[in-house]
Amino acid sequence: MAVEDELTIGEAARLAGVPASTLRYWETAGLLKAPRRVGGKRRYDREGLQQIEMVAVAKRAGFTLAEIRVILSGVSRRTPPSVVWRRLASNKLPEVEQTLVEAQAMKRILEAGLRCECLSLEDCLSGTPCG
Amino acid sequence: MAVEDELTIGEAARLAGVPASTLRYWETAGLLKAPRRVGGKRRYDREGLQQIEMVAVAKRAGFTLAEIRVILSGVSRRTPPSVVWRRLASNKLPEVEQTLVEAQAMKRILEAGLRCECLSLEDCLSGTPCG
DNA sequence: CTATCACCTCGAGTAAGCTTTAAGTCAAGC
DNA sequence: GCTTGACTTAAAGCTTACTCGAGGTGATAG
Repeated sequence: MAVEDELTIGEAARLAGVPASTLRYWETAGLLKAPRRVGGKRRYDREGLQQIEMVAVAKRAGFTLAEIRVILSGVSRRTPPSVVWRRLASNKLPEVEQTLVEAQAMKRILEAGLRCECLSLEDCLSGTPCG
Repeated sequence: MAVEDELTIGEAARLAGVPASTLRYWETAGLLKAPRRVGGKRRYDREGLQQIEMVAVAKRAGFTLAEIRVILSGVSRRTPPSVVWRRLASNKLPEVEQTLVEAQAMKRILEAGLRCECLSLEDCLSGTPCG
């Protein structure tokens, strides 16, 4: 049984697809518990890697670090993380949908701009050929 | 004929839907020409309002202020703004589409999270009921 | 012994786009 | 003549999530 299924920060970082400096930052920001040290150096075990993965998933979901901190800290132990997650997710969803709508609007404007034949932006604004 | 179809910064700001401080900022950032002053105060005429509207449209399209500055300044007079716009728009479109894809991915993750029945995030990560 | 490499800490710097603050001016109303 | 409100300036501050640099440690290779 491998006593050393613990990874250095560099290895954990490669696994997570982020720089080691980002893992240190997440730790100082209170998103990761300080892992065991060997000679002053961080060693990440299964649990440590899982924490990293949780942060990564939450980031992919669009949560800010502040929100992730709330999810992980569990708010007073009465509410399990999954419940906190769900509560925050239902708040976050409209935000993400808003982003989606804005990006779609941007896309339409850009595509209209590509089709536009105006010689000046003033023409565009006065709504002549394109609008 | 109203000699005073010129607006104060506050009026122009309300029209544009941004704070007056933002209009001042856009001006110092080189996005708006300094308008006529009356007793030291800015007065925006039709052209000034049009400039503001151009910046607003470009922002809605997702351009950064630096890009908008390039579009409006026309780069050496050989290329009209509309051509500059078109060139930048074709660069910007993939970025916006990327944003769209990311937001859609976030949406999927959040919706999966709302349907999730796991009691802990650890369960989620180990891919048990939801995944 | 020395070089190399990955790691350590701490403080400062970065990006973008404003917002805020302090101190002052201007025009109108009473 | 005084107050009020909108305006002026320049400079500093804010936010988020890192990133960088300096100066130092620990383990390993030659």
